[in-house]
Amino acid sequence: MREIPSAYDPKATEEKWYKFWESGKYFHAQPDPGRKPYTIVIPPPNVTGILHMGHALNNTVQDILIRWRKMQGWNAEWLPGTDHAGIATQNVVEKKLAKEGIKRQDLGRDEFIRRVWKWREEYGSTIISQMKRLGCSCDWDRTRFTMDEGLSNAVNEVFIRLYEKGLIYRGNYIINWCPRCQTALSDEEAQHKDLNGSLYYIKYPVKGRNRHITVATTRPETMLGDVAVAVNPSDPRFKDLVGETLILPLAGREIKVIADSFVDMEFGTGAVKVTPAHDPNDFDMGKRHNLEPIVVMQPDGTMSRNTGDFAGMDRFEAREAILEDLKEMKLLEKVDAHAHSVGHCYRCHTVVEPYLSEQWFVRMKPLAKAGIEAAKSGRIKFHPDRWTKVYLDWMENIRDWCISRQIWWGHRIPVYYCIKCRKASEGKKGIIVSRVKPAKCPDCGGTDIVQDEDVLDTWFSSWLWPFSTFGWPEKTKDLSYFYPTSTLATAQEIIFFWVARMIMSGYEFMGDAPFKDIYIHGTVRDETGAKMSKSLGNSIDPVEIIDEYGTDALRFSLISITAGGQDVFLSKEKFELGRNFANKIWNASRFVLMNIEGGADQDIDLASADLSLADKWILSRLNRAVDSVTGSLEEFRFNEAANTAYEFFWHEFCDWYVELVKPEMTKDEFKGTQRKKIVQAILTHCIDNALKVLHPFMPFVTEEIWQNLPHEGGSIMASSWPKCDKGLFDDGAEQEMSLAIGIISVIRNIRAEFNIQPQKLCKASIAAGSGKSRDAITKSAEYIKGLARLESLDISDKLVRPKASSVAVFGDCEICVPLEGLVDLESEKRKMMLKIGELSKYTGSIEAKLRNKNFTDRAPREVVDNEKSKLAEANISLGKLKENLKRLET
RNA sequence: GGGCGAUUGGCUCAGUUGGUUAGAGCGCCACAUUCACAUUGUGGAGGUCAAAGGUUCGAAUCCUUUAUCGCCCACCA
Repeated sequence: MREIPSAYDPKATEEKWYKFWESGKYFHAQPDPGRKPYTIVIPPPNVTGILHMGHALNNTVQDILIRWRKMQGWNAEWLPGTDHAGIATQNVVEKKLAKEGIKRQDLGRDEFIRRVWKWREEYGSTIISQMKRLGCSCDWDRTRFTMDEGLSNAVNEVFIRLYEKGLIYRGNYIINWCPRCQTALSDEEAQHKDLNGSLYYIKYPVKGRNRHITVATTRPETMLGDVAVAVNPSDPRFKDLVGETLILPLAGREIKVIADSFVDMEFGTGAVKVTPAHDPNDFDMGKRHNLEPIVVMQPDGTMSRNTGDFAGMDRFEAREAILEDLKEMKLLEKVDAHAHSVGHCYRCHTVVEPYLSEQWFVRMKPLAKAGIEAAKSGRIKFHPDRWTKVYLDWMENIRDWCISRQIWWGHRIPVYYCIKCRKASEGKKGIIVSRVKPAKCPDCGGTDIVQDEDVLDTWFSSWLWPFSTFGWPEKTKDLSYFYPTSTLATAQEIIFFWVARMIMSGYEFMGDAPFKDIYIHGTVRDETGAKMSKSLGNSIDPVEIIDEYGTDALRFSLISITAGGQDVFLSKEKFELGRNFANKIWNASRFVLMNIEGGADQDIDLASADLSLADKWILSRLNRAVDSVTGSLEEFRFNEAANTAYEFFWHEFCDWYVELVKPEMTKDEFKGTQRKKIVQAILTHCIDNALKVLHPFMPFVTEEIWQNLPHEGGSIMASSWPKCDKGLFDDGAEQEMSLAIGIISVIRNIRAEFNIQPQKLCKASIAAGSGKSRDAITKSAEYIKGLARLESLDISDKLVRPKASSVAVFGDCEICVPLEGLVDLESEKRKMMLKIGELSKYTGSIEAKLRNKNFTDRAPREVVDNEKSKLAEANISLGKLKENLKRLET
């Protein structure tokens, strides 16, 4: 027999099997009308990404689903790919260029984009190779990139269709502007953080009168762009001032006091400075009162030319300078501490500026309708369900989506402008929305045509992912077969960014939801609860864990501690759980392999074979485990599934069955017997089924062992998922084994208590309280002798108690272990009394329950009957205990 | 300001529609290394399930309130 190492070595197996699967095309799926598809599209990681624990969890979940469904016979397709991640990638490449002292403007747009593509070629597959180390069974033949030609066509197509439908428009609005990235952001991309800021009270003198109005603001630097001061029309404090002229300090401009019911009289002073170019509410107010916005900031966050002495200063520098000046002029009344929430760029965490600029938007309300209906009707289902509400709240209050970005890396907006027409008129004229650059203007025939400089939000390509990746807008076979996909697995953070938008685009362009089930898993956090991220430096690198503990350990640990979409709190030690389990699987399998003599006898039919109690028991437990794991997976209860498999394998199969059959496997007297063949068949059957059930969680170790077992087919991943055979459920065997296990534990307990060395055999006698128990004990006598290390076991109806012995009661059985010279009468009594106390408390509580007429009348009969039988059982034990105590006393 | 989640043995967490004497992993204590596995085995200690009310025959589980922590959403300057 080949030597098998006594510890599982992940390094020796992982690469080997991954290559085997990949080259064997095990991950690939083709449309097959005869089979049902099970499709998952991956949440495409950023092409700049490196694998973090969030990815590890996310991809493990998907891989479990894919491998499981594939084994169940579905035509499983997991489509992978990466996202071009506009801002993030541009940032990375710009940083790299900066090291060479180059700015992107030095290169020009075309050259810069060429460099980004080059960067992508060099580094863009890092995350993909890391996902391979994770064991992901992605169909790499279908790998997509959001900037691929096909996907780019889809983006253009969608833009044009929505534009023609009137759902895309261009306009001047307040958007979130990141002065560092120098681009517009969508509302979702501005992350609000609560900051401890200040509320500044500034006096604005009233022209021609010896008084002033005090306004309160958190951003004094924007005052240079004020065009009015607004008060509530019903505010008596300011009634006489509405319509008056104020002198805007520092600027010296004259502005009016206006009345607008937006103003909250309770807040601040009740008077608000109106800065339409730098605040969304002020923008609306400005519109209502026909006030021209004044832009006082430049795209890089410095003050613009029209701010006098402050021109060129950074916005925060300008804030300080302005406050200094106001103080000097005695116009700064006071400063209050003020906690408020401030938007930050989700990519670079710079404070974003509400900023007036011309951008492209998607009108979302009409698109949201079908998606809302889908969640309400159950066409799409969130797991856990609580996310439905979060999703619906957002969808029902959806706002238009700012999709233009002032960067270079991305899908350029398919809009062209005829310079001549644009000059001639304002508005829509001269805008040509087209798949390709038009040769001439359809209106004036002019050839001076330029494309819009902006690119589209990255999410404008990812929201099409479930169908663009299968060839849309072409009507491909892939698309009609694999769409709609089955399950989406993702994190809570991108429900709005991505999930909701995919649902909307799915309905709009495919007429159906892109997936049925949405599994939202938790966020991976460190021990202190902080989200794991590279920038915080608190992340545990999955690749490091793989190197140290193995992929299977990483996967199993991660899954078993992820309950019901709760956040996962990680520390390195938690991976020991998976490592130890992988090793346990390895060694138990090693035992089986060493004892099946090259293969179980194929002629053994377990259904008709003469099975022992242990055999029946383990087959029953195995089938229950299979049933339970399958059920848990169907409900997306991954941790439950993993833990059930763990519990069965380790604490039933290894701890009991393997131990019970060891004599039959190793003793010469069983050599060549039918009995031995049966046990070999059962061991093989159990290992085979357990490996299959564990395979989605731990693909490598299960494949490695499975290949060494007698098997059909090329890979465990192409084998079929165990089917629960309910005919093998055996309540009788389970009860009998529980009794045997209980008795063994009791004897082991006594042995431990009296410090009897394992190698020393002892005697025991058991008095069975009933014929049923007696039969069970007789059947399991060899088990008890073996695992409780007994030289002899007497079974009787009545206990014959040798003088010096320890007696314990389990159920209706009395177990007596003679221990000459070791037993102390007093401590035996104490032990007995303690047990009697515990049991009496227990029986007392049941008796009280049964005495309660309300309970016996109202509770279901089975519950009452169950209580009665529990009481009867406990009373039998109690009786035996009391008898024994009495005996001790005489 | 609204919403969501969490609060269970020393630590980290399970606990499906209310019905077991509340479980696991780690840690701890004792014992064990010719035995597939010390990445192990055997035995053990340890919890009135955050608090207070309520519903119910019966509550860790459902309802209300409170406290603490965390997250998300929101245009009050």
